[in-house]
Amino acid sequence: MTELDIGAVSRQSGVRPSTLRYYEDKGLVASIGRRGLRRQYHADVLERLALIAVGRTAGFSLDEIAAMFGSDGRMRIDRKALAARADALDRTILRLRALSKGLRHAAVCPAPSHLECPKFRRILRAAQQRGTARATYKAGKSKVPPR
Amino acid sequence: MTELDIGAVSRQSGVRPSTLRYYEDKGLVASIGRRGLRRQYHADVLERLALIAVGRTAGFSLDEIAAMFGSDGRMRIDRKALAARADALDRTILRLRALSKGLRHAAVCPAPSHLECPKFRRILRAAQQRGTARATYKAGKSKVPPR
DNA sequence: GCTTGACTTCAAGTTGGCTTGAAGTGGCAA
DNA sequence: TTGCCACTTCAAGCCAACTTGAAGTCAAGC
Repeated sequence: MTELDIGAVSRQSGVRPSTLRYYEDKGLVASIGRRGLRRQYHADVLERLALIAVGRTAGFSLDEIAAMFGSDGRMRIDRKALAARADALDRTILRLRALSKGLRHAAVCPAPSHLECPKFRRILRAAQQRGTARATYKAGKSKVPPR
Repeated sequence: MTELDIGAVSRQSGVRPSTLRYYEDKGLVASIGRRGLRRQYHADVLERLALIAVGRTAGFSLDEIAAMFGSDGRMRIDRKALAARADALDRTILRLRALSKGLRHAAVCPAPSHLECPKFRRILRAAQQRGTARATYKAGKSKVPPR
């Protein structure tokens, strides 16, 4: 079975070595040994990293993701939690769509101030609805995540 | 014109006093005076807070939002930036939809491990596509926003 | 006049997810 | 066998967006 050096895993996955070590500390991935000091990984790790990335996109924290991998290393997913997360995702999507519409309108609206535009105000209110989800970006320097 | 005490603003907006002070430090909102030590606000501040909340949902950082308010206090929005953000939002939405589908499928899929399900793997790849946007939640303890 | 309670300031702490820096190690090519 | 360079460990640092804690202030009600 193909055994990968940490450097190879990093190059193939786009995940930095420091991140790989961090994930190992957290129990998200496991190395299968060392060659000298260097961690060696089973090729499966690439798939797991992809899974982790997707989980993060879905809004799961690293701890939550770690909890999804059983002690046997296979996924042991709480189907209810998945459905709940999908529901949350759908709510987020609705809000983001309203927001996207609002931004697009604001970009072309001739009103002197956006607050004076009734359409913008309506969209603003719609986007406001409870459900404190947030979309965040790595774009540029702005982090976000926020709690 | 109605003048609001910081406590009133906090209650009506759901934004904590500490956050209001923080926003004032950052130049996002302005108080119009004090009664004793207490900040007093123009009723307009509620609208501005709503705007800030929406901007955050759209993925703007506080600094970026601050830059959108001209020195006159009115919005001075970069229409190009708005359109770009709407585009980014739309891309995020597409990914989140793929993800939502994937989660829902995983929640009912009978395959012993999700990685063995071709449908799940396909969705996983779709959700993977570049564009490092993230959806984050305040749900429970998990913060996120992160960088 | 005294208490109360909601505010005030300022510095420091929190959170999650990493990255960075210093100092060390070891496989491999020359 | 010497050097290189990519790795190693460990502790500390970073980021945004707030929150918390300590110590102080003040308007209003009793």
